[in-house]
Amino acid sequence: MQPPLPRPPQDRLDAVFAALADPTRRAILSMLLEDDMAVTDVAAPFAMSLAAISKHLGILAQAGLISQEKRGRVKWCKLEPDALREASVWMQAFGQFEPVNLDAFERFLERDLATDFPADPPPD
Amino acid sequence: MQPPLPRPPQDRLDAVFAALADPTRRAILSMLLEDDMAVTDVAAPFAMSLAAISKHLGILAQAGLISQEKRGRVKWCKLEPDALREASVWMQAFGQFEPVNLDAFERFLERDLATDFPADPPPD
DNA sequence: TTCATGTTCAACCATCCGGTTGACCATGCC
DNA sequence: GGCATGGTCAACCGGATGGTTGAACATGAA
Repeated sequence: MQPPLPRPPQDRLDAVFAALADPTRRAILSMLLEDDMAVTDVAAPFAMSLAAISKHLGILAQAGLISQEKRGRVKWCKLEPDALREASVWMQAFGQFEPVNLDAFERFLERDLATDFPADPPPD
Repeated sequence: MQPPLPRPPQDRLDAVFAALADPTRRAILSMLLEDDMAVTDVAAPFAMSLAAISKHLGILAQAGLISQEKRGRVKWCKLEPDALREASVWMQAFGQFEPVNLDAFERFLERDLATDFPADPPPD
């Protein structure tokens, strides 16, 4: 299992927000807020299969929101606040856009938009 | 007319995060940061059909991230930062990171704009 | 070795999502 | 009225998502 390849920041934002869009995954994150947990223990309170929870954890890990470390036959899951911080900062900047740091904000947006802005609509 | 929120806040978070998970929609939000826009003008820079953009705007509106008001035959779209703030508050529960400070934002920018960022947090 | 535990894999299924196209409705202008 | 413009609707399509089940793999215990 190789670590996820570095992705452009807009893809990382995609992954983080998509991961957060599911209530089960948000619940898992809140559980991990208290302590690291094994996969089976994460799954316990949910009314779905272990395999399903395993998939959810994979998605959270892919988004960088958690890390997983296998010790013995138990795989431990740990909250990784950094990815959340990025997205949180993105949102805060949006939610309270003061004139303050608009320069920096625009540089950031430029980067975020870079790939999906054609910026050159085909002439008709 | 039924005012907003027939649905629990859980679903609202679902909608907000899901809406933010798409780069086109984040791009639209950033455009609306500068000024209110008509649907056609929103669609202009994108290499996709007007109908597709219209759908994206519908999703953003459903999530409460924008509002739409029809004046004449033009439908104006306006950023609604409140929904963002709500989700932002949710996220702050997770970082023990301090409440809203743009210092964090600047640090993020520095890291994000660096030419290449570390692939993954090194395992400990 | 054998067995139980922890976790993932593979195949499958139903539904959702993002996009297209073409028809359609609404409005403003000549 | 007639027509161009602004925008949505409906049907469709391919691919992603969220769940299931059963088999398989990995490790620790007896």
